Amino acid sequence: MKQEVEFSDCMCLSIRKASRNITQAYNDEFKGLGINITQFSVLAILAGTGKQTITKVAHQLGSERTTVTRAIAILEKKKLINIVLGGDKRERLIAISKKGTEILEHARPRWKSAQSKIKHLLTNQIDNLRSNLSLLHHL
Amino acid sequence: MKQEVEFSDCMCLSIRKASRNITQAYNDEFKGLGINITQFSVLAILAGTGKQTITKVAHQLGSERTTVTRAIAILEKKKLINIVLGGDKRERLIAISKKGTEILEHARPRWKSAQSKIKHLLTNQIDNLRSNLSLLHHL
DNA sequence: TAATATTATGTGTATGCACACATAATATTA
DNA sequence: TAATATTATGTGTGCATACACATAATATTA
Repeated sequence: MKQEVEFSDCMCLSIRKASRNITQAYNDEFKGLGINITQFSVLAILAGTGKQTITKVAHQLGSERTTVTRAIAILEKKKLINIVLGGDKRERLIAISKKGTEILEHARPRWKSAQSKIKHLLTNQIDNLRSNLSLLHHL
Repeated sequence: MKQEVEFSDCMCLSIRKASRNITQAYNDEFKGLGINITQFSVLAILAGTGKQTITKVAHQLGSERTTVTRAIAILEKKKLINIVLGGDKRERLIAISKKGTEILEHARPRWKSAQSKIKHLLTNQIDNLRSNLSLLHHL
């Protein structure tokens, strides 16, 4: 009699689903702004650090470099960043543009709102944990 | 003096990064098998439930329907599923194939291994929580 | 300095994901 | 039954992600 493995609690599926849902929650907040959470995060980093290479932006985001390369291309098409060559001819230095800065400022409170909602949800989860822990007095 | 908003703890970036990392951990386990965690999850559902429509598979996965449609196309190309038409001519009924079943069986222990590793990590996180809670005696 | 290694970047390919549209089949209703 | 609504599906588009390759520029080393 074969022991069936149980997939219904696959951690990978769970986190990927959560990731999709949370991403959508943030992007819903950004509706009408012209950027999404991915673009927002790049702009926010550039605003905080000044011009940087793609590789360094990728490191700060914890993202794959080539993913950031493609995100940069989108931001460039939208005129939200400027790209200049540095002394090192291999590098392309990325900086947030005037337009990018304006959109970023409009986006900040939206981000804050999405962030608060998610954190509130997590607080509820902590409450659930506390609630569950309280059940342990039966043991 | 403007109040700066803090992005470094963006919940969306955090979970997306975690999602990428965990997905890679599972896919690393699947290396050489010829399928990834996405394909595995579809096969596992089909094996558990028998032939089903794409829409129902999508519901069970909590995934967008058209995402599953494209995943099905990949599985079909790999000959891991069979597709038949039902009485309802709109439907396409998807079933795991012989080859799909074989690969799935090889994949099960790999999935179990990845799952255990992640759960172990989470256990460590619980331990950290307990450890942090113990610090509260200072209050 | 010449040879070699490293670094920064881009591109091709495959896949994942969301959303807007489109279509055919079936079900419901007037 | 004819008109309308719903259902199941596919496709186009844009973007996210990973990885293999390729290239040019710079740094290191023999």
